[in-house]
Amino acid sequence: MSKLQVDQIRSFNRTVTRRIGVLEDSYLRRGRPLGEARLLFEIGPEGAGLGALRSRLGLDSGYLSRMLRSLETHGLASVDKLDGDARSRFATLTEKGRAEHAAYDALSDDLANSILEPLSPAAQDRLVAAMAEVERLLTAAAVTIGEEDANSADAQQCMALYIEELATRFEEGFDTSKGNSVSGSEFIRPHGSFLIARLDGSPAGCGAVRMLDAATAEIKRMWVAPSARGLGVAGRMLHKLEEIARELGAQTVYLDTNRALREAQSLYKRDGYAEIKPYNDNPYADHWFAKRL
Amino acid sequence: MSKLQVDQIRSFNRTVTRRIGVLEDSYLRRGRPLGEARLLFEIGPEGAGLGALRSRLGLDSGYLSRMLRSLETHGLASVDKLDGDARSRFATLTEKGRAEHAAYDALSDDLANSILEPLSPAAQDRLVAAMAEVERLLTAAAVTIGEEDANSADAQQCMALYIEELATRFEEGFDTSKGNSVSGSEFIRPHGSFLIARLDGSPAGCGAVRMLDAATAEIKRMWVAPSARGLGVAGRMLHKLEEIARELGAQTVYLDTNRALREAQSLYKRDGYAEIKPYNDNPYADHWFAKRL
DNA sequence: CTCATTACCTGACTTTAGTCAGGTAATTTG
DNA sequence: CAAATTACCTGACTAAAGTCAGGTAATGAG
Repeated sequence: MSKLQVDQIRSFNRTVTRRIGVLEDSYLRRGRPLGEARLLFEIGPEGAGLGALRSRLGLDSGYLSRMLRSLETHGLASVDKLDGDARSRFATLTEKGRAEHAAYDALSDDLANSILEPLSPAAQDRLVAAMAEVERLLTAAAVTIGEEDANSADAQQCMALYIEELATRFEEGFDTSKGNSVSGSEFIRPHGSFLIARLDGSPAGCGAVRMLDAATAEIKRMWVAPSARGLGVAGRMLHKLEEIARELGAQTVYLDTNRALREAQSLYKRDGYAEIKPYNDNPYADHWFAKRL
Repeated sequence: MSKLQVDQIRSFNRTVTRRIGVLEDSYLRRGRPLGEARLLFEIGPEGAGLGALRSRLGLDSGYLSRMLRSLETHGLASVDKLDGDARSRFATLTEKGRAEHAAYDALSDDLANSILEPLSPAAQDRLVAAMAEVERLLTAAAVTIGEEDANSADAQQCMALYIEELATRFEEGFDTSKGNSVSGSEFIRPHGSFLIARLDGSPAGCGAVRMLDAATAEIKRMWVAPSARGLGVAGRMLHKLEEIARELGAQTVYLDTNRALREAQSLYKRDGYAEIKPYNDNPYADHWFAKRL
């Protein structure tokens, strides 16, 4: 992280927030307070629950309530009871509200066009490609990976999704009872550890280590949610797991994998793992790897 | 401008304003209203005139006055008479204010680091490169080119800078009286036209056309400010001038150039101009070009 | 069935941001 | 030198944004 890199990022922040921010402001107000405009946009044609709106926009409950009332009195939205829980309420746009939403949508398009329009087609392509790259990498940078309790609800959810994926991807299917599954307590220090990757708070992947003997660790349950793939999450996860293995006293790390998981195999090889003879009798394993730390 | 491009830009705007905006907010407030924080930052260690602050931050005179008073009462800044014009005043940071500024500066660096830190070195390089590209192209997109009065102060200023540049770049120097200079009135419709490129309001380049005869136009005075080079401004300028020439009835466009202006020559060639025999006796011209519209 | 919790609402605030109509002193212009 | 202009200040506003301390009805836990 050189001074030059940091300066480039700071300069980018200034330029982009200035150029885009100013445009957004002028394009997206439509004579309405920005808060209400955002709320209208966030409700969207499909409607949204109040709780979801509150958390997405980071609003105080009272503030949201008042803004919704304002949208209602302007005939733009209606708030009704949600079937199921009579406490929860659900906001929907009226006909007029949907028209406003469509207008905002069109303005957003205009805004994007106003950025592209002055550029030559080649420059347009370059801008769009660079934007995609920035977006992808900013998202990647927003992924956090931390040690968490292997028995937490989020951990269980990740594991369930992981198993579901194995079941669809393994040619032979996947039966939980047959895999040499390991209980959550094996992934708690000092026996092991469990990592969860999160993007904006929601789980986006997991990974676990446990000690096989005093000098050997095994990595298991490495999984990245489809929405977070291509961001280098698996690589970071693997490094963190190795670091923990080292802390726990391991000098060597083992892991096994199924032949269907090709991207996993190439990750392991890239990271310095070498294929070894089977070190277990996992019926779903086709390849076994080891790496000296 | 395909739907896909527009969608990518909208998605970029959302992601960047969310990720960067939220970070900036939390990093850069330091328990102070954002307006005051920005003002403090904008005054900077060197201080700044109130007029400059007003225009840079787009503030109402009364509002700025009050915010400065607030900074003063918190012991962060002081406002003194500027020597020269006793009406103008100049804001400076106190010791304490400079410390705050340094803290903001450090936080800005932290923010940038917090974005880079989770990424691998290779990804860091890609992010920084993509950010530079986005910034460059967004700046390019913000350049406007429009017809203006060739006798306006800004036009004269551009021309003066243009001539200054010729004087330093031509091996033989440049003497205004010898060049077949053309008065501003030649660049007024229906004889011709004058374009000024602007970035955030300030002139960043110019270009002119005039009719040599009923079917032939000549392009002159093409110049782009050093700060706006590499953004494709010259190309856009050239196209606009050709468009105007067409409107004025031209079927052919002529132009001449000095051998020292190599980037201009390559632009003309790229744009379809072919070298021709001298069509004038401009002592500074080494190459003459023509293009059929 | 009781009590705590949840999901939302209401009223009463405060702070921030921003505008507008004058005012004063210094300076420039004709 | 008078009149206009400039550079800033002051007071009196408004609107938007956000916070806080209670409420109420529905729901869930023991």
